[in-house]
Amino acid sequence: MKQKRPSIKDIAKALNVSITTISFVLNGKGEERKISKEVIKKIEEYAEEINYRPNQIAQSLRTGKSKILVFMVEDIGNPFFAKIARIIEEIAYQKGYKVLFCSTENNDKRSRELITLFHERQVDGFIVIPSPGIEKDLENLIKSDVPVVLGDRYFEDTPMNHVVIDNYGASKKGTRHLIDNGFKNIAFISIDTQQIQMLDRAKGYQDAVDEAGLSSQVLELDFDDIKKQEGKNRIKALLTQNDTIDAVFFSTNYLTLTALGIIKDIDDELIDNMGILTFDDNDFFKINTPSISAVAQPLQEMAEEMMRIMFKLLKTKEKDLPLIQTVLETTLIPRDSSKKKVY
Amino acid sequence: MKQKRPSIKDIAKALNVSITTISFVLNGKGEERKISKEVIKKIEEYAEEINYRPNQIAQSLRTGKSKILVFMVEDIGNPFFAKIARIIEEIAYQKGYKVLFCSTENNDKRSRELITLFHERQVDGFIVIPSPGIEKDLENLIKSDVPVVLGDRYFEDTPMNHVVIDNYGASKKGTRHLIDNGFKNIAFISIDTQQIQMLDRAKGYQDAVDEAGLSSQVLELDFDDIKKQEGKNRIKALLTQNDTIDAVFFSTNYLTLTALGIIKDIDDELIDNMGILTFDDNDFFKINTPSISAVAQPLQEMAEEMMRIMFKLLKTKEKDLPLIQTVLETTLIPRDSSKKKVY
DNA sequence: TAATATTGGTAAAACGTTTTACTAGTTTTA
DNA sequence: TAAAACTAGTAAAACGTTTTACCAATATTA
Repeated sequence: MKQKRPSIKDIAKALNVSITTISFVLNGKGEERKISKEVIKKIEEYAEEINYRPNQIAQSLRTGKSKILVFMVEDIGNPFFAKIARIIEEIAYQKGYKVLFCSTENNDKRSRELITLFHERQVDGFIVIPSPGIEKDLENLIKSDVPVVLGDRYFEDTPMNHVVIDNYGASKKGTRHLIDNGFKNIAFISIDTQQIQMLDRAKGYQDAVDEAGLSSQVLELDFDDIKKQEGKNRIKALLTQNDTIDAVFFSTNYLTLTALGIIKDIDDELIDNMGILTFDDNDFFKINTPSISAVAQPLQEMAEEMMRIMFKLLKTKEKDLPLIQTVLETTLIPRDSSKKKVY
Repeated sequence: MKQKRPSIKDIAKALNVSITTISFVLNGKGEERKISKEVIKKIEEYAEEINYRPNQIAQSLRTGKSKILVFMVEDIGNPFFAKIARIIEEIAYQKGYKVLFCSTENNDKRSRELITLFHERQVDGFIVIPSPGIEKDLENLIKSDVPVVLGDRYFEDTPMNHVVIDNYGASKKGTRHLIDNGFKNIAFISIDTQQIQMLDRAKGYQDAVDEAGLSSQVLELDFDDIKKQEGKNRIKALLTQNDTIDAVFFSTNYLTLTALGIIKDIDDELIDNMGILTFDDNDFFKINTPSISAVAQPLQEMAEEMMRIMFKLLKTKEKDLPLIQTVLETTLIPRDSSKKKVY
C-alpha cells in the first residue's frame, strides 16, 4: 500500500497545534516568533520521529525558489565540461542545491529555448558557458533577478559576472614555449568565431609570433565542420600543402583529437617531427606517444569560483551587487610533443 | 520592472471565462468537455498572444508529476557515462522531460541519500547504474510506483527492468581474439567487486582461456585504489614480476588509462610488445600509438533502450507490466595493440 | 486603574494549477 | 408534454507550503 508522505497538516493534527506554528518552528523561527520551548521541542521531536520532509514542490510554489541550479555547456559529453560539471555538482549538493546539466551545442536557438524552459521552471540560478548570440537573453534573465554566472567566456559589451582564464596570456605563453624550443613556423588552428576567448587566444598567438619576428599561419574552422570531412580536409590541406610548418597550436580541446588523428593519418612519423601544443589537458595526453604538451585550465578552481559567485548572488537580495569577474591562470604542461627536435 | 508571468487567472479575467474552461482547453480537452469552437479559439489565440506558459511547479504540486528524470551514474566526469548522459538528455528533452545527473561514486550511502533526495523531490523516474548494495532501496522505490530502469548491471536476486550488454560473450570474444592472435599468457585486470557485470566478464575470460588450454592470471583491484599508488603498484608488480605475461585485457575503462600510463612507465617498448585489449572504447584509443583495441559498448543503443523502457513505464498506469530486460551486443574493434606480434 | 506591551500562539490567504461535482438552459425522446 | 439527455460551461476543493494579519490573555507602565 502506497501511503502518502506526512505533511505539515498531519503533524498539526497529531500534536494539536496550528500548521503556522509548525512551519515557524521547522524553519527555525520558533524563538523569534515566541513559541514556547516545550512546543518547539514537541514539534521537532515528532517531526524527527515520523521523518517529516517538507514537500519541496509546495515550497517552491509558495516561495518561488526551487533549489535547482542549471549548468549550460556546449556538450556535456565533452570531458572538459563533464569534469567541471562533476565539481559543480559536488559543491551544489553540499549546499542543498541540485544541478541540471544541459548541452547547448553552442547553438543560440537551442540555448534560448533552454533558458526559457528553465526560467519557467523557476530554477534559482544559471551557470552558463554561453553561445555567441544569447547576450540579450541573459540580460533579460538578469533583469528579472535571476543569478547568472558565465564561464569560459563573456560578452565585451555587456558586463556580467564571470570567471574566465587569461586566454591572451596563456596563448602567448604557449606560443613562446614553442618558439623557445626552436620552432620557426607555427600554425594556429582554431574555431571561426567572434567569441572573446577565441579572439584572445588568437591574439596571444599572433603577438608572440610577431614579437619573435616569425610569420603566422592561422586556420579557422567552422564549429559545425570540425567533426565532418570538411574540417578534416582543411586541416590535412594545411599540414600537407604547406610543408614548412613545423609546429601546431590547437586553440581548444575538440580540435586536438580530430587533428591528432589526421596527423597520424598523413604520415606515421609526422607526429614525432612536428611540435604540438594544445589548449585543455586530458589524461590521455600524458600517455600518448609522444605525450602531448598542453595548456591546462584550472578546472577545480574554475568550478569553485563560479559556485562561490553563484552562492553570493543567491544569498543577497540586493540587485546591484558589484560584478565579480575573475580571471584565473593556466598552467603550461610541457611534454614530449613540444620538445626541441634534434636532427 | 519585473512583471509577473501571466497565469490562468489573468486569462480568465481578460476573456471573462472561468479558469476551469481555460484549463480544459489548454490541456486539449476542449472538445471532449463540449466547449464551443469559438471559446476554444478565443482562449487558444489569447494564450498564444500573451505567450502563456503554465507554471510547472503548480502543475507538479497538483498532479504529483515533475517531468524530471534522474540519471544516476558512478561519475558523470567519466566519458563513458558522460556520453550516455548526453544521449539520454537529448531524448528526454524531445519528450518534454528534463534530466538531473548525479554521481554516486559507486558508494551505497551516497546512492541512498540521492535516491531519497530525488524521491522527495518527486522526480518521475530513475535511470540508474546501481552501486552494489542498493537493491533494497530500489525495490522500495519500485514498490511506491516510481519507474526504475537499471543500466550496465542488474541484481540477480531482484529482477528489475534493465538494459545491459552480453558481458560474458563480449569478454569471451575479446579473450579469444587475443588467443587467435597468438598470445599465450593473457592477464585479466579487473575490479574487486561482486557486481554481476564484472563477474560475467571475468567468467568470459576464464572460460576462453580454459577452453584454449592456457593458464589464467587475474588481478582484481579495489575500486577506491585504482587511482591511488596502491593500485598502480599492484599493476606494476603483476607486469614486471611475471614476465611471461604477453597480453592484458582490462575489464573497464577507468583501469585502462591508469594502466597504460604504468605500462609506458615500466619500459617504453613494452607497450609495443604486449597485447592490449580493453573494455569500453574511447576516441583516444584510435589515435594512440599503438592504437588500442577495444570492446565497444553500443552507447547510443543503450541510452535509447533505457529511455524506451522508461517512457513505457511512465505511460502506463498498470503496476504489473512485464519486466523488460534487454541484452545488447558489443563490437570488438581490433586495432594495433592486439595484432599478432612478429619477432 | 486604564492604557500599553508582551506572550504564545492561530486563521486564512496566497502560490497556479487540475479535477470533481454541479448547473441552467436547450434538445431529444417516449 | 413530462422526463431524460445533452450542451456549454462554472464553482470550489485540493495539492503543501509560507506568511501576513490578527487575537486573547497576561504583564508592564504611567
